[in-house]
Order: sequence, then C-alpha cells, then structure tokens
Amino acid sequence: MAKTEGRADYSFDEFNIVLAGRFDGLSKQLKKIARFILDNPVDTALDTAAEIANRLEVQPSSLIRFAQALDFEGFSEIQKIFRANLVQQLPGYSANYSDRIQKLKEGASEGAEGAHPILNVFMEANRDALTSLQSEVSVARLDEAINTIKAAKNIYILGQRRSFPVASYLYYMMRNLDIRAFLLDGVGGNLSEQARLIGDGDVLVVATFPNYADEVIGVAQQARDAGAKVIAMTDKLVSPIVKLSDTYFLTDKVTVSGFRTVTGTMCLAQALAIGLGLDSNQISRT
Amino acid sequence: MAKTEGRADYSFDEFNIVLAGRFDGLSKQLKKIARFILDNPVDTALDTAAEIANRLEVQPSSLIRFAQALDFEGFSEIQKIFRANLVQQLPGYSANYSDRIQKLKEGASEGAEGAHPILNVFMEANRDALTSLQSEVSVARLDEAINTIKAAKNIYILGQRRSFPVASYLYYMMRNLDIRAFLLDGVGGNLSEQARLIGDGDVLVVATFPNYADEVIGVAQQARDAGAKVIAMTDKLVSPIVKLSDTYFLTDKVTVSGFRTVTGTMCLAQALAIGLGLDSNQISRT
DNA sequence: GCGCATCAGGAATATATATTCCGGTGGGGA
DNA sequence: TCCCCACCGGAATATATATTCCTGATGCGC
Repeated sequence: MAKTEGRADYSFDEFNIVLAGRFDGLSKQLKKIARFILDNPVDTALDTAAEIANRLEVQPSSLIRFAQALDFEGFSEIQKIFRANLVQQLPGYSANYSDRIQKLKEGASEGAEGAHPILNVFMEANRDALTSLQSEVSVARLDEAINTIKAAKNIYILGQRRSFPVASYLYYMMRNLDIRAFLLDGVGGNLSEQARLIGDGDVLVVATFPNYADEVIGVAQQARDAGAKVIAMTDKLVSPIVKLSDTYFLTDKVTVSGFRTVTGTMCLAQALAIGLGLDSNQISRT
Repeated sequence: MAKTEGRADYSFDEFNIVLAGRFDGLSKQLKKIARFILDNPVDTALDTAAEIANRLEVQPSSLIRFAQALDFEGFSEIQKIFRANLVQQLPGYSANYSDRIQKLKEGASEGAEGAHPILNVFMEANRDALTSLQSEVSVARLDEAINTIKAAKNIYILGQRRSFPVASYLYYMMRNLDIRAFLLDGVGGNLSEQARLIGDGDVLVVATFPNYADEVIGVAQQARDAGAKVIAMTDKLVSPIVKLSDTYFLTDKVTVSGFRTVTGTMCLAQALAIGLGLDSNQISRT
C-alpha cells in the first residue's frame, strides 16, 4: 500500500478537473471513452472493464490507455474513484457513523456546524433512521396493524433491553389515550408469568433487535400459540420475530458505535398510538 | 451464459426472504456471515470476498459455503444482487417503474408521499426536534455535562412517565459502555427510597417535561441538598428543574396531537453516553 | 506519394479473485 | 468415553479480469 500508487484516492471532483484539463489533448477514441465514462458513472463504477469496452465497441486495452493518459496506473483506479463517489451519493449514506466518531476521538474536531460534533453525528444518524422509515413502512401495513390492535380484546406491549424504552413509551402513549394496554416489563423476573395472561383474541406488540433476547422470542411464540396476534418491530427480515408475527415493521437499521438508533421505532410507535387514538376519541390533528 | 445460473438475478427482497427462511438452519459461523452481510450491504456489494472475509475474521471459503447454503453458485451471485440493489437506491434512479408500481399495489392504495399520513406528521415533527437540538445545545454545555458525569462518584438517572423511556435508554447505553450508572425507576413506589442513595460527589441526570412530576422535582431537590450535581433535560427555561440544576439542556418543545416528541432528548442522551464512553474505553459493541 | 509518428486491435501475459478440496477439530449422541 | 459427523481453516486450483506488448493500420507532414 505504500508503493507508487499513481494518483490513487483522488476525489471524484479532482478526477473531473484533471479530465477537463486534458480532454482536448486526447485522441478521438479516448475522447469517446471519456464521454461515455462521464455519461455513465454508475456503469463505470460497477461493470468490468471488458464490459464497458464492449459497449463502447472498443478494446479493453484502450480503457487502460485512457487511464494512463490521465496518469493513473490502470483503469481500476478510475473505477475506485467512481465507486467511492457512488457510495457517497447513497441516500442516508452514513459513512459508518462509528468511524466518524472514531475520527472525532482522534482529535480532528472542528465544530463547523456550531453543535457538538458527537451530537451532530447522532443527529444525522437519527435523521437517516427517520428518512428510511418513510420507504420502509407502507400505509397498508400501518393500517393493518392499527386495525388488528383495535379489534383485540387486550393489548400487550413487550420490549426488553434496548427495546424497553420504546415499549414503555408506547405504553405511556396508549394509556394517555385511554387505550387499555398492558406493559410486560419483566420486573422481578416475572416476564413469562406476565405473558401467561395473553390469550385468544389478544394482540402482542413486540419490539426486538439484535441480539433478539430469547425470552422475548419465547413470549411471542407463547402468544401466538395462545391464539393472539403478533405485531413486531424489528430491524430486518431474518429477525426471528418476523416469522412469528402477523404484521411486522422494519426500522432502525442504523447503528452508531454499536448503538442502534431508536428514533425510527419511536416514531413508528407514535404513529401507531395516534392512529389508534384518532377515531376512538377526540385528538385534534395538527 | 445460458448455463445453470443457480438462482441468479434474484431481487434483493427475494434474497432476504430466502435467507430468512433458512437462517435458523445455518451454522453459527454462517449466521455470523449472514448478519454481517445484512448489516453492511454496501460493503457486501462493493468489496472483494477476501476483504469481507478478512473483516469477518473468516476464510473466504466460508463465504462461498454461505452462498451455496442458500443455493447460489458462488458468493459473486450474492454480490450481484447487492449491487443491483445499490443502484436502485441511488437518488434519481428513475428506471424500473414497474417495481415501484408493484410495491404500491402490494402496499398502498394512494400514498402520495409513499408513507402513511400520520407517520409523515410524526416524521416531520421528530425531524424538527432534531434540527432545533442543533441550535439549542452548545458544545460547551455538552462537554460540561460530560465532564461532570465523568467526575462523579456515582451516576443516577431519573425520568418518570413520558421521560422514563429516555431515562431507561440512557441507563441501557451507559451500562453497555461499562459505565456504572443507576436507574431510579420508582418500581414499587420506592422512588424516594432509591433517591436516598444519592450523596455528595454524585450526579443526577434527570429528564422532566410538563407537567413536571412533583416527585421528580422532589428527588432533584433532595439530590442537590445532599451535595450532588444535577444535569437536567427539560423543555424550557421556566421549567422548575432548571433552577435546581447545574447544567441543563432544552429539547423537544415540539408536540403533535398533545404528544411531545422524545427524539431530541433521546438524541441528546445518545450523545451524552457516547461522549462519556469515548475516552473511557474502546467503543465497539453489538 | 513516401515515410514517420501515432493510434487502435488483439493475442499473450500477469494478476487478482473466486472456488474447490482436503485434513483436522470440536461438539453431540450412543 | 468414544465415535461420528458437521464444520471450519487453509492451501491448491480454477477462473475471471486487468494489463502489457507487439503488430498492423491510419493519417499527416514533407
């Protein structure tokens, strides 16, 4: 890695500047290549040199020549630049929040934004979590969940460890909306005893995230066996809770320094509670 | 190219479903790989198998085995799926309307924004709460709070009702960072008994919002009298907790349908915890 | 119109990367 | 406790891919 790396790790912008400067001096074919590359940044980033050459009706070696004409060692280096650029353009691209914090730790801190750098990272992470919520929660699912809860005889809420704040918040909101809900808080190690209450026609709203506490999964299974519906909030499809659930929501994939955001799930909980409260009583929407 | 192509050109969603179905049957290491892949879709798409294996501390061959356990021919096929998914996520990626229409059919009846209207309202509210946090929390204050906590003999955390989720989350994070903190949860009506632990040189981190529960204010007063420092999270300057505190933060002024957001306070709690954890140890946790 | 310089094509080669295969290991059942 | 089987690590191999190099072609100046 400490060798002559051509002009590796140039930024995308720098690449463009260099290219613009030399464009006129390029041969006809090389100009053609340059245009294609600029017009198809995604393909340039992802395809193999051979494929690109093929689409251009040009030999792969010409791509290499092109790269070398710009003082790169090979075409691969150009691809690296384009890939990096691609990743940056990803929505809610979060450049590994943990890495960023790590960097902050190493000193290079300049609070350009006016707020504390650590706070900034979390603000971004939480905002991203909210943004992705938009695409991840479908209207139908949410309505489905609301109707399931509305139709239930009893409502139970469960979340442990990381998910406990969410569960307790949902419980708090429901109670304030005069919705009769029960929080399975597991106080005194009585979780499974509490869970034994769950019966036919009830609903269990459960939040669980890696590493998916066994006792939580157990309770969900128990609820299901007892004939209750299960509404799950978790992070991904392979979560063990998904297959135990009637309706599930995926949120808060985002983590910072090993800590998952809770914002998405919180927001979802708010929407659930208010959605429930809306027709059952007065609540004036803002 | 017309050979048996495994299950090439599966969609990302299909991949997730297949994986979800087989996840339980996978070996320990294969599960580890599955989790990594799902948690790092970008790296999975772009890095070489060797690099991914390296980061996982696993042999490349295990990645192949993983792919084959899912009936793919090799790891490359999985990467193809992830790459395709990556491209789709690109902003302004307009192609594939059919996919979107498909999703709309499956998911929503109308959904102009793609999300449920209620959810949208909360998403905006939470985003606003985060945004205002930026201007409300000064770097100096946050550092001051972090230093106060760092210097404390014992750390106590308090929040009731609406603020309880925040308190329990802060507690959860600190404990996971090996920071010795105590949550005053008031279980069994023992709040004031719990609070009697607070003594000279300790710190109390307290969150309270209208209508500022008396017992919470009482505990804060008690803590102060006992010689402890008080760090407060509340909504406005006239909050009764402000004058009892050594350091205070104002967040979550926003309310929707009578419910105050918690996002700002949550975010602040995250920043506090990580800020504390940063120099005390090695951030890296699940 | 001739010769030189530049350029592109394509096969040959080098390199990177994925995949296979085998032997050792550890955990679970008899 | 022993044996068997599933699993993993690692070297060996196969494959894909990038890069080089040589050759022939093309255009331009003289």
